[in-house]
Amino acid sequence: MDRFLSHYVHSVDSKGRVSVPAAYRQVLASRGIRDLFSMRDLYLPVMNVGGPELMSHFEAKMETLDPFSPEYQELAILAYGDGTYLKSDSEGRIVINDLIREHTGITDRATFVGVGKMFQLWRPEDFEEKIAALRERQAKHRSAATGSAGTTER
Amino acid sequence: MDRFLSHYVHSVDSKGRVSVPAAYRQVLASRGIRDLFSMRDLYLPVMNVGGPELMSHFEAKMETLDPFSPEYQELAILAYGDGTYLKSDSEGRIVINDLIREHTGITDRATFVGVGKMFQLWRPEDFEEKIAALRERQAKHRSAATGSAGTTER
DNA sequence: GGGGATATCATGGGACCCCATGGGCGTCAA
DNA sequence: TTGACGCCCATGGGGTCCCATGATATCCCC
Repeated sequence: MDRFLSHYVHSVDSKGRVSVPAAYRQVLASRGIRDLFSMRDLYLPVMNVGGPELMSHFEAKMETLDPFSPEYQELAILAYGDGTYLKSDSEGRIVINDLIREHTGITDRATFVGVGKMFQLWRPEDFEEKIAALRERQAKHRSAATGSAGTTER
Repeated sequence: MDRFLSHYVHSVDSKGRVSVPAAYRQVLASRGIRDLFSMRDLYLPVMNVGGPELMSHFEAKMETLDPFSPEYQELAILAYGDGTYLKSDSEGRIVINDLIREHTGITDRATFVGVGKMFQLWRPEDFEEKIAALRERQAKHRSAATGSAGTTER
């Protein structure tokens, strides 16, 4: 169990602090991640959070691109110019700074969403909406593929 | 005997705990599953429960995609972000959390339904209804085919 | 084969620990 | 000085562990 799974809604206090879910802290420990690194998502009003290897993830992608292409520039800005370290306090809390607040719209509650090697920070309402939309689309895809509706399958 | 079979109705206590049927616990042991993971069914108000391989369906599809594409990200959210861990206590009980309660409508009793490689959690009334509907449909099919009336049973 | 001893299982309750959350205080820099 | 930030302590509730109980199934010995 070394992957970020499941999701949690935690509240942001008046100082902007949020507890990182205990389950995630265990994953961080088992992966030897001490410094959290976060960057804005390319498509969604969401922060991607993980260890410093998040950057190498981007670097690997960048190596496949022309250094003078717009995509490369974009990625470079996102990876280097936009990322921030998130120091966690002695209780394992991080602070929702202005950049996160602005990009995600998070105010007094934040949803932590595990996506395997990293996790994300969502505005709770946005996440619920997204999940509902994704589930609906998946259901349509699958019933379209099998021709069967909601009967017992598998 | 490494498949989940049959169904059991167990009661949920005031703390939200339910005993996982002993037969299922044996299957879990023989499959080497320690951490239970549950996902909402796409069509029914039912939880699908199994080991981490529940996600393999999504992971297989993800491997064919560019990790930077929106499609990949959406699948990751569905596979990892939706659903929850079910920690089981020392007696082999799991806790019906709010997400399960909300999706299934389970209150004080839960039906465990074996479906081979995983099992499901149903609201007992829903399951009985489902079974009745299936049996009725079968009976119709049969009488239509053979011309004989009445429900054929063992 | 019958009946008592024993093991397994579902379920309940109590105690305790951890976690999420809030508040206070000192430090450092603008 | 003031606000941002790091560190400490406090607290309540939820979750986990341990023990208990009754019911049922299994086994064993006479």
